[in-house]
Amino acid sequence: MKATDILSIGAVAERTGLAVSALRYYEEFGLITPMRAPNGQRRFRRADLRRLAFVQVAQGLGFGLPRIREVLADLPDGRPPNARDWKKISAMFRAELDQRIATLETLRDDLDGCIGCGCLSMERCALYNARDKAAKKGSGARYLMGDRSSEVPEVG
Amino acid sequence: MKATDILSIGAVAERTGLAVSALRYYEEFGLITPMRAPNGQRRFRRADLRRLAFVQVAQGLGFGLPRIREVLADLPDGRPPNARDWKKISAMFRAELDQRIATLETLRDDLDGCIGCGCLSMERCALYNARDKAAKKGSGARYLMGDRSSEVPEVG
DNA sequence: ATGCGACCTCAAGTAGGCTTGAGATCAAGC
DNA sequence: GCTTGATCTCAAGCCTACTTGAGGTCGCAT
Repeated sequence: MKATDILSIGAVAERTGLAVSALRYYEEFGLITPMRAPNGQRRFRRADLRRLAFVQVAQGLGFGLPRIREVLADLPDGRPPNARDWKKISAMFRAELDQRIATLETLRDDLDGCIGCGCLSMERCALYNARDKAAKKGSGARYLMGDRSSEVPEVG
Repeated sequence: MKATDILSIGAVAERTGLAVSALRYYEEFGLITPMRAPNGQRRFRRADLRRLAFVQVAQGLGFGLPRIREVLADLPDGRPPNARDWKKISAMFRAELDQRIATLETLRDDLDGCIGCGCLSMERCALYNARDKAAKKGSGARYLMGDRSSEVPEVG
C-alpha cells in the first residue's frame, strides 16, 4: 500500500466532493468509521472512499441516510464489494426505482384521466385519492429527486 | 347556498383530513384566506375546500408549498376552475411527472449497465456521475414520493 | 515566536412543513 | 356559575442533512 492509502479529512473531501463538515457528520451518523491519528485527527482508508462513493450514489437514487446506513452494514468493510455483493444491492436499488417509476406513472395516468374534469373531489377524484397512497410517507420531505418546483415549466 | 357552505376550521379539518394546525399554517403561508367570524374564528367557504384539495393533490405530485402558492395565485378564487384552468395546470403537472419519470428511468438504465461492475468509480461510473445531474437539486429533502427507505425490500 | 492553515469539538442555525404547548377567549350545557 | 370543548395567538420544537460559528490544538514555515 502506498502512503496515499491513508488520507486526511481534507484530502477525502477534495476527492469525493463532500464537505469536511459532511464527512464529520457521516461519521457521527455511523456511515463511516475513520481511524484516528495519535493527535486525534481522522485518517481515512480506501474502504472509506468506497463507502462514501456508495453513499453518494445511494443518495442520488433517493435513499435516506438511515436506510443507507443499514445497507452499508451489509457491505464488506475491508475488501471491495464483489459481484455478489453488488448484485444484491443493485437488485434492491432496481426494485426501488421500479417502484417509484410505477407510482409516478400511475399518477400521470390518473392525471390524464382527470384532464378537463377539474373536480378534485374528495370522494371521487382519482388524483385526489392517489395522494393517500403515493405521498405522505415521510413526515417531512416531499420534494422529489429532480424537483424543479422553483422553476416554471413553460406550458400552454 | 346552504349553511354547510360556511365551515369552521374543525369541520374543514375533518373533511379534508388535514390537521387544524396545518390549516392555520396554510393560511399564514398564504395558500388560503378564510374569512373571520365577528369573534375572530376562521370561516371557510367551498372555494377554500377546493383550494385545499388542490394543495393535497399537488403535494402528492411532489410540489412544494411555495410552488403551490404560485399556481394557486392563477386559479380562480370565487368559481370552480373550468376546463381551461385545469388544462393549464394539468399540462404543467404532466410535464413535471414526465420529467421525473425520465430521470428515474435514466438512473435505472445506468444501474442496469453497472450491475456486476461494483466499481462506483469517481471517474468512470455512470451511476456515480448521474448523481450530479439527478440529485442534489434542493438543499435538503432528498426523500422521494413513495419512498420506502425504512422498509427492507426482500431481494436476493 | 508568531502566524497560517488544517484540524478538533460542541452548540446552534437552516429549510420545509408542520406539530405542540402555553395561556387566553368564547359558546353551550348542566 | 362553572366546566367542557373548540377556537384563538404566539413561540418553540421536530425531522433531515447538513453548515456555520466559537474557541482551541497542532505542526510547519518564516
